[in-house]
Amino acid sequence: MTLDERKKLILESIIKDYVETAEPVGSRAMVKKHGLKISAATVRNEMSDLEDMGYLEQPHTSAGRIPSQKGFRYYVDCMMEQENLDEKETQVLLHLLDDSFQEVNDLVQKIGHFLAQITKYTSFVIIPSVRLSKFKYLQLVPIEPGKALVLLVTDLGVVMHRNIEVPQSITAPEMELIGRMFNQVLAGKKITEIQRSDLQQLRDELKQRRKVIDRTLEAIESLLDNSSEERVIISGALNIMNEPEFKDVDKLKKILAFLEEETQLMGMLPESLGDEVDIRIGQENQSEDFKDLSFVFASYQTQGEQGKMGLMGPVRMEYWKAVGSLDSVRDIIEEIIKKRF
Amino acid sequence: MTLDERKKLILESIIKDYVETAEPVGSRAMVKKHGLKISAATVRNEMSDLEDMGYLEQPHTSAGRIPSQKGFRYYVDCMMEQENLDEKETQVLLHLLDDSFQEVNDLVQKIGHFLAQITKYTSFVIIPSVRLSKFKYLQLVPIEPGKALVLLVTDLGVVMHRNIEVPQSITAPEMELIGRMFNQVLAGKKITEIQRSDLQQLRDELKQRRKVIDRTLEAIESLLDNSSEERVIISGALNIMNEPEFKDVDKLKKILAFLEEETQLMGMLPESLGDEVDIRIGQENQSEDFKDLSFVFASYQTQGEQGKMGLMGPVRMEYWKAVGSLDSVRDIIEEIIKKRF
DNA sequence: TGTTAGCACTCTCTCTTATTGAGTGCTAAT
DNA sequence: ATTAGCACTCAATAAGAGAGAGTGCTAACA
Repeated sequence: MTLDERKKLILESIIKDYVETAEPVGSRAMVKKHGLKISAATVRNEMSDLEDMGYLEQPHTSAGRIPSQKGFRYYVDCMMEQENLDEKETQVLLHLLDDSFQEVNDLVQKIGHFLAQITKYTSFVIIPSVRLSKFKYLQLVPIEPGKALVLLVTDLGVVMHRNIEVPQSITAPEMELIGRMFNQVLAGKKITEIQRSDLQQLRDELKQRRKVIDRTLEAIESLLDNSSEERVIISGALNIMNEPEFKDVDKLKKILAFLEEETQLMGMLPESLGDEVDIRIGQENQSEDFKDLSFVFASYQTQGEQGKMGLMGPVRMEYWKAVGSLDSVRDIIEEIIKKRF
Repeated sequence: MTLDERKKLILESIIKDYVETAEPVGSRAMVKKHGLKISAATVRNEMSDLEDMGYLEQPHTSAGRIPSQKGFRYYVDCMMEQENLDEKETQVLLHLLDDSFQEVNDLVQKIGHFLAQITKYTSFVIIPSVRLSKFKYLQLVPIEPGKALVLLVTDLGVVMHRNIEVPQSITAPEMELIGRMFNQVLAGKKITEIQRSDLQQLRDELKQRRKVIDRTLEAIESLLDNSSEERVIISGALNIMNEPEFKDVDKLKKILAFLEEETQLMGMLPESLGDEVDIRIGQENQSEDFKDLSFVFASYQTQGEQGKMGLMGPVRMEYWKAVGSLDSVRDIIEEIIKKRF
């Protein structure tokens, strides 16, 4: 279904106005505001057509029109021109990321913050699971007699550690040796790929230090368990409070509670994303609770694995800005990761 | 100023009712509900007296009475019996903490969560600054040629790390040596106590490896800077949304924004706390923004240093429960820390 | 045949005006 | 000192009366 130029123009005007003001748009006001060359009556006729086609709706008989979710969908699919970060915004982001950051997590945190700030929506950035990154380095660090620290570093600079107990008798050089063995067997493997057989091999080679090995293996497993779920970092959750459609505390509570439960958010992520952004408008989200929220998802690549990020806002969202920001940020983030790791 | 028994009884009844319902309490309703042996008219007279004394106030002429902030203060100071955790709650907490946790931070996180859940208020727990804990162990871990990790462990099990760049030429044994030197000089010192002279001594002893030393020192400093501010962990921020006095989105926004700014919260903590809890009712907080919030603060001791925790709720707060919970939790937390570290 | 002006009609929003009911304060009786 | 009785107050709710923005329809127009 395609619309003629004038209908498109009118739909676009209504969307822009409504996104800005959150109020139904009337024919007269619209003609005035946009300085259109046609009369209000004509606009009314066109509006009526658009309503019949399902792209507009009326809150009540004598109100102006607002875009329906189908209207937004049409706009997004067929008419929208995305609005990337401008020069200044890009500078701000680059400057923000210029400071030394230690690992991917810091980077992601900052990006999330930036996205929320620039769009005024709620942002979330998902850090790819460490399971998918590569094992880089392991060391056993003796802390005090009977205690040691398992230190695990991945290729993206993520450092994980965990305390273990070891026999009092074991010496520092022995521990070092054990660490070295681990490194030989595991170096460069994807963390998901570490197999029982590898671990078994280790056990065999280091029979005489079984206890330390076992503890270390347990520690590694526990580290992976703890961080195997992808972590999501949410920023700007309070931004939704500025949207007039969420002046109601109960609605708000539902949304904020949803954001607090990371698992819920993870659950509604798109399985996999290409280069395209994925836009979910209102009811296109399964859940009843999100029927007046929209989401825009995008992905970024790190060392071959996929991270995700997104923005959440009202249905009355500046999709062009959201999509453009995500797109620009994706480019920047990928470049930086390539350069740094 | 002391009140006679009957006035106390009436004040208490009003407080209990008002805390429960958030509605002004009328004389008749009160007599009925509590099965008092005196008539509504008598209660009215007493109420009138209490109002003259400033312990009660009337939202408007023909409404019931609500306790004034002074009334709450009197109750808290002179009449309140704190309500500690009961058997079951204690069990829940102990069970929660039974699982292995790696360091103080995990412990604190869980405690915060528990406090928020049990009281239905917003909790915050402050982790004592690492500056105050003791240096336990440092190691330089070679990660790959030209890169190393500075690993710093404190006596409370907090592990901090940071990447540094090192000359390609340096060997693992050399690094180990450097680490050992650091340990000798710094071992057991409080982190605040590490003096320039100590660091200078190190520089002298290890002249030939100046670059590594310098980088390591920078890393240590940066670690300390990053974690020298006491960290605060906030739980149950959304609980305030259940209080009828915060049905207004703008009020809510102010409070949530306040909670997001950790520094602001830190700024209003009491300087030092004895064993007593510190209660701040409404306007007793300096800021205008908190005039309808109450805070209850308490401290806990870790290895000689003081951590703090607290609860935030409406002025209409169950102070007895808040104080009791904090008191009980303090005992439990201190015992566990003593046992573990 | 598409566009426009004119006009009656609709519906929300806001501002007033009752009405109700919980609660008080005062007075007089116990 | 306590209590019953009663007039009075005031918020909260409901009901009614414009006002205003916007529509849909009809008839005139290019």
